[in-house]
Amino acid sequence: MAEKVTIADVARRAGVSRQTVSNALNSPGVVREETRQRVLRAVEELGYRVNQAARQMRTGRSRLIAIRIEPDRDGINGSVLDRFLHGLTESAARSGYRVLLYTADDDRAEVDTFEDLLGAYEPDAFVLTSTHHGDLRTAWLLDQKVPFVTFGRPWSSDSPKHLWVDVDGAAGTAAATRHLLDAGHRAIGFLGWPPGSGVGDDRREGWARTLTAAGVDPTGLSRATSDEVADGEKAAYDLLRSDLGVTALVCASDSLALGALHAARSPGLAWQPGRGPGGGAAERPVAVIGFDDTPVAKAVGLTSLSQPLAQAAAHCVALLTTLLDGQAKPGEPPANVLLEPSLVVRQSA
Amino acid sequence: MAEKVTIADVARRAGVSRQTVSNALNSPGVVREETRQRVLRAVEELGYRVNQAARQMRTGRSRLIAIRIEPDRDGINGSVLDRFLHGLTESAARSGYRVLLYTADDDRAEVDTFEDLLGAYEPDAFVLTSTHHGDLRTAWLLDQKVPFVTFGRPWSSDSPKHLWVDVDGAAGTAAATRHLLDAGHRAIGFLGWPPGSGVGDDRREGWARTLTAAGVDPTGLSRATSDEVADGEKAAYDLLRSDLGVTALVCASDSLALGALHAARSPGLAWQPGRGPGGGAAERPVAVIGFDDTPVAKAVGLTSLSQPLAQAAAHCVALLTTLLDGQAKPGEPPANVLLEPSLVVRQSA
DNA sequence: CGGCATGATTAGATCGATCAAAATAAACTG
DNA sequence: CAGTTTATTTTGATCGATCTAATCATGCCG
Repeated sequence: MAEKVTIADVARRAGVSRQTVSNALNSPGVVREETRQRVLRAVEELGYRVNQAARQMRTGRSRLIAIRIEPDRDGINGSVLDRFLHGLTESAARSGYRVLLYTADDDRAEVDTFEDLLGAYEPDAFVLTSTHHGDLRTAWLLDQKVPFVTFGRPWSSDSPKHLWVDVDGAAGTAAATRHLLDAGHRAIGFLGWPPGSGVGDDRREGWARTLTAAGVDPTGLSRATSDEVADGEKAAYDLLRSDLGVTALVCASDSLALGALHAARSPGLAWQPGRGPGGGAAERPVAVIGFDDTPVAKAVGLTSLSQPLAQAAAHCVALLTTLLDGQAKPGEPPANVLLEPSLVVRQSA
Repeated sequence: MAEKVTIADVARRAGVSRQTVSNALNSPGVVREETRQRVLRAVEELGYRVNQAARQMRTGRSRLIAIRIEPDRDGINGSVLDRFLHGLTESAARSGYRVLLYTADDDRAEVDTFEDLLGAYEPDAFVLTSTHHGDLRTAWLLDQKVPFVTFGRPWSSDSPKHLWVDVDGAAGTAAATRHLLDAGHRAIGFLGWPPGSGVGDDRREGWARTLTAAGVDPTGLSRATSDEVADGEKAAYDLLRSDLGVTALVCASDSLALGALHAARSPGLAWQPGRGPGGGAAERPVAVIGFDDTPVAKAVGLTSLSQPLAQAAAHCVALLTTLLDGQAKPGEPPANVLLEPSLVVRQSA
């Protein structure tokens, strides 16, 4: 291990007291400029780094941000969290924070972990993902007055007030739908999840809104299913063989979109003569757009909506630091952030 | 925040001294059984949790394991690290450790981060991934006597000795090749990376060895390219249209395999009459096997080799804990671990 | 029953930083 | 120039745990 350099070593070298070293580093305004320089030089020469544990004992601040790493369920959307995590780690480091990981199988287990962590490592804040209706976690954290941000809006109107950063799913599906309308499609279907999930409802809403605005009635053009490739394929097949003349699909996830692609390629559906936009236009495969721009989308040439994850992570850190370091004025709370996804156009649409 | 419970509170409650509480928890053998019970009851009642920062100050141990989270380059293989990370977090928690993340753009930056972290948070150990020839990091850590394990073997024969856990890539490609041989294929090609990368050479070797053992000369049946889908497609196309009658491909990654699948489906190559195994057998698509069993493989039905990542992570933690907690005997160092990947058979082969 | 290992518990110091308050130096005021 | 005010630096205590060494019980033996 490297030899330890303490604040006392620096003090000795600079010919001042420990406290002056501390002040030079933490409250530069209070020390004379010349001594500050002298201290900084000593710090440099000795390679001094403040010991977090010791600082934490006195200040109660660990400069740690904790976040849960989920077992990537279906695997496809797991990469979203992964990319977010990377962005979070980078942004946090820039603000002098480190990211601590934990796992938990459900809300209750996660709250237990909160207690564990707060008792042992005392992270300064938590970042929550996958927020949902009636989230136990946010309520608990608010109750305990533990700082946190969620990546994802609080979906219920009655859900507790807290900081959040999110990506505007509706804006995304709206953009996707417009893209398809511009390409001449009219009967544009939607493949999503059963009502009740905030994220899913939001994404469906963007599609419906845009279609309606374009004079197309979305009724009957939507299907809901669980987030599995196979289920997406079934639902897409069902929608495509209906007599609504669906020529394009906007999907709530890349998993569903991949299923849709499979369905669209199944015999008797893709390349249907006379079904392309514009009536008797040339044969054309069913257009499909996914959501999240996962590696799978890139791999199979699926057009998809990309979330600005690094940006979202940076905003999370920014909100937390104003909450932790800066003094958030009571009258003027930090603003929540809603980011827009961007459409990555590939072969599928 | 929750009210803080210190060891003094527990001591008061149990009617003993602080030190006895500490002993009851850390050196149970030294305390009378009855008092131990009394202390444990007090701990339970008050919800006491040892403060890591305070403990760390005295013992110098943080119970933190640091690992770098990489920006998933091509996206496809990023999920491997993600799954490993999840396993690591779970295993570490079981042993009373937490995982701390950091990022770094290259070896040199990573070594700088080592210094930063060791000075500030004092992680007890590091887990390194993506080890490579002439790795600066392992040399530095060994020199500083900082405990660490690598997920990945030290590839050079002259590389420094340290703990590692790895997955036997050669065994994997050998199994894949056998699987293809059993299915009747003879001219089985290999798609990999340019020589020089330990991992890539290892995977190629397993294929070549197995083919040779089956009496097939692997000469000319191999192509090397960078790990991109498009490059894989080009290389596969090149190999397939040669006059060697290649009917199956083993690939060093899912990215390459995906490219191979595309190539195999390109007109004039797939379903080539008379080219199937057994000479004039029925038409058959080119078989493809990938490596890593990424979400993409699952999504497109690609047969692939799955690494036991959770297991690998667990072994990493096990090695570290014997190194840190247990007393690794000088004469009998902890054994490195080589795990076998398993073949996940899907439609592609 | 004194002398002494052995067992169980406790008091005091310590890790490295920061806080609070005191001490010292410099500057200002009438 | 004494009397303060202001700027700068220093001393001592403290955060919560563990280490070291000392204290207090017990049990055993000759």
